Amino acid sequence: MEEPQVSAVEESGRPAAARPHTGRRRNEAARQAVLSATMELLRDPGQQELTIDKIARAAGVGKQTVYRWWPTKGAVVAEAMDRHASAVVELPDTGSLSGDLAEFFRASFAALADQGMTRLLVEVVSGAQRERAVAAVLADFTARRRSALRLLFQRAQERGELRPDADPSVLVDLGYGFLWYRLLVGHEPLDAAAARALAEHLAAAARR
Amino acid sequence: MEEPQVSAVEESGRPAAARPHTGRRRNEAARQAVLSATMELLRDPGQQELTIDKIARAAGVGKQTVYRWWPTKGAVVAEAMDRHASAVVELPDTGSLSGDLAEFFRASFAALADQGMTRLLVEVVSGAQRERAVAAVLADFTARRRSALRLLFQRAQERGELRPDADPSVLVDLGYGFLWYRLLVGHEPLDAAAARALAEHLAAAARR
DNA sequence: CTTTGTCGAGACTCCTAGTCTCGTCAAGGT
DNA sequence: ACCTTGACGAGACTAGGAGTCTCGACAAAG
Repeated sequence: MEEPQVSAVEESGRPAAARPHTGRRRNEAARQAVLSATMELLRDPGQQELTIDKIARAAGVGKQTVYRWWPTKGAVVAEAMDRHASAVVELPDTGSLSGDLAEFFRASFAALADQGMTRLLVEVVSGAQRERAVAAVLADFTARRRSALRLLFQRAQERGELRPDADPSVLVDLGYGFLWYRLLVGHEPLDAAAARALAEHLAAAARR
Repeated sequence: MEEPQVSAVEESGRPAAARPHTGRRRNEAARQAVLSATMELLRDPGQQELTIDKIARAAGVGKQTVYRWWPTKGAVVAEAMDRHASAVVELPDTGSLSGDLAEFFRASFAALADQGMTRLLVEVVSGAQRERAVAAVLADFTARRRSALRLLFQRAQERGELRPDADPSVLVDLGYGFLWYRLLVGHEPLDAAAARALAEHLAAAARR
């Protein structure tokens, strides 16, 4: 046994092992190739089923190399999502709550639309039901997204824009709930108009 | 080949075949047993993976009997969800929007809490990604739920309680979005307090 | 130049989805 | 009564994916 206990969330370096680590080092390029290939396969509408074999093949990597660093397929997908989402947060600051919300959701919807994020989300949510590790990544990921959005409400609160009994946690869940629900059910588009409507209704719910 | 094209949604009777149908008839008890066993296995936290074999075993039914009437596992789960959800809708009418909403979500949350509806929902959403038939059931199911909730907003609209630019479709998706998001992510409980908070914020978003 | 541990490749086991076949049984029709 | 049709439970069977194991090659350090 080596120490494949790579936290799927935080993997800055070797886990500070007792022994100084001898032997060949981990190939970082292979790691990146796996994560990129996973995203690519998820994006490709021609691919119906995501398998470890396909990921390894597409990444030009042996299957064992995948399993050496990730315990299950769910862990690979979870880390791919985590890496992908960490890239594009960017909080707006327009000076008004409804302006901030409109811009925040416009950007969020745009990022979601161009990729096949639905399949990724479903894969992770589904994996979280079975694997504790995937559930942890999902919890961490969503918590970071929520706290970003919550910041917009807190700023508005400090400006005195909110009703005193408005609850930022509820407002945040309303916003992301709307996003997830439309993404997963797919009955209505997540376009710029939807972002604007969402922002207005959310601002109305918060307004004093 | 027979005609196993049983619409998973609507299966009132035999499909009005050209031939008057000879031979032994479908065993309705077996059908009900399959759906009930599916719900039961989904509910049981001891069961981790739902398989057709387990369903058939638990229902006291041959595996082929399942496949004779449902094309895939997803179809079975989807129909189980559909049947289960059709049971408990019950629209409140308290005379005020916030009262109606509070009661609606209180009842909805309570129904969700007692069963393991999360696993069921995840299973269906996940199946909908792969199978058109499952997607159809999910779309139909969610559409019926939305139109029930939309009715509450429409009544309020007729009473003049809504802002003129409030959009019932957006409000409905905010409500169910909140529910789905908390159910799937599980970071906050879906209890009576949450129902009350949701109702108040939603009413505030709609109010003139 | 030896040790340690990663690499790609692929064979292997285990399990589940879905198919097929069997002997049996129920609902007609004649 | 008897025959045909098709559903029934049981279980063998195939196809394919998850995850494990082993191989020879190779890279990093002492």
